[in-house]
Amino acid sequence: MEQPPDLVEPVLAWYDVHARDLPWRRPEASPWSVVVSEFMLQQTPVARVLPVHEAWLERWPAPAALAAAPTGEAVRAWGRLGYPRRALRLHAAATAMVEQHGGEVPRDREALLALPGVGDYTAAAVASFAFGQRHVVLDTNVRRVHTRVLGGAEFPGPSVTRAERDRAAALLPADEATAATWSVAVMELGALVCTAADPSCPRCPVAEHCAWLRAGRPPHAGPPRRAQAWAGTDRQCRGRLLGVLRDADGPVHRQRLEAAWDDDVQRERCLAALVADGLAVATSGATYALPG
DNA sequence: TAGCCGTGGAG
DNA sequence: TCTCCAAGGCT
Repeated sequence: MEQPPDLVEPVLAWYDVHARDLPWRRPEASPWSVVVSEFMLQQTPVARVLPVHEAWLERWPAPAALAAAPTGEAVRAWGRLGYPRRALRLHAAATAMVEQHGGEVPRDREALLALPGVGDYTAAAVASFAFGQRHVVLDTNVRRVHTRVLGGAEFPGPSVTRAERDRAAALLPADEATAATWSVAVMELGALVCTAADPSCPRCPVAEHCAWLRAGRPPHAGPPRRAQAWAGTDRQCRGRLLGVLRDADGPVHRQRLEAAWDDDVQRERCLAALVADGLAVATSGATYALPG
């Protein structure tokens, strides 16, 4: 498979002009700053991550600082970013960096992959964006751009396929630093131009090469992507309960939690799950709190 | 692997 | 109002 020579240059040129000035992208940003940003950005929009990321870096400027803090403080400082287990995983990752990597963010992709909360995407992203390495970085933005420009379809399938990964690898520039910039540039293109709901093809630097646009932007043909139920789910219940603990200074009485959710069975199930997950602890027979 | 895990802004 | 979904990971 040969590299189509016309994609890299236009995308890099576009990125040079339109890239957002994000804290974790600045030259002085530490690898730790990149790690914190990648955890927070997992399924959470940039706009909501920005203030929390800044607060975290101020409070915990290095892995050792976070590792020394109680996990409950990490959960509290996570605020309303969602998926609070990410805060626990980031704390655990910081601990692993202290215990196994001298307090530094490991540079090796395999070592990154071994950290809690770091999967294939995050390992490649940190290795690329913090250390300038050459890796296939496949997130939802990149997958969407590749699917449209090269695949001619509106949306990628539910999971990454081997063919998709091979295609991404074939597109990756040979030079290490160029590859790293290419990866972040394609992500940015997906985030700002080739968006899911409202792509603005007139502003796209590779519109003339886009198979999907050329085909008349045909709508998604595959199985409908199942909408995630929300009202009345355990997720909503857990969020409600954890919100009570997060917004309290100290332990809260059961009554406060009971007032937050009507269904007794579901509330008790979720409370037990939060404790099992390490997001909450029973501080007495009748009180709960974030873990100390 | 499919289901689960939060939250709130945008259209 | 309601649906969609935003730089995933884990089991």
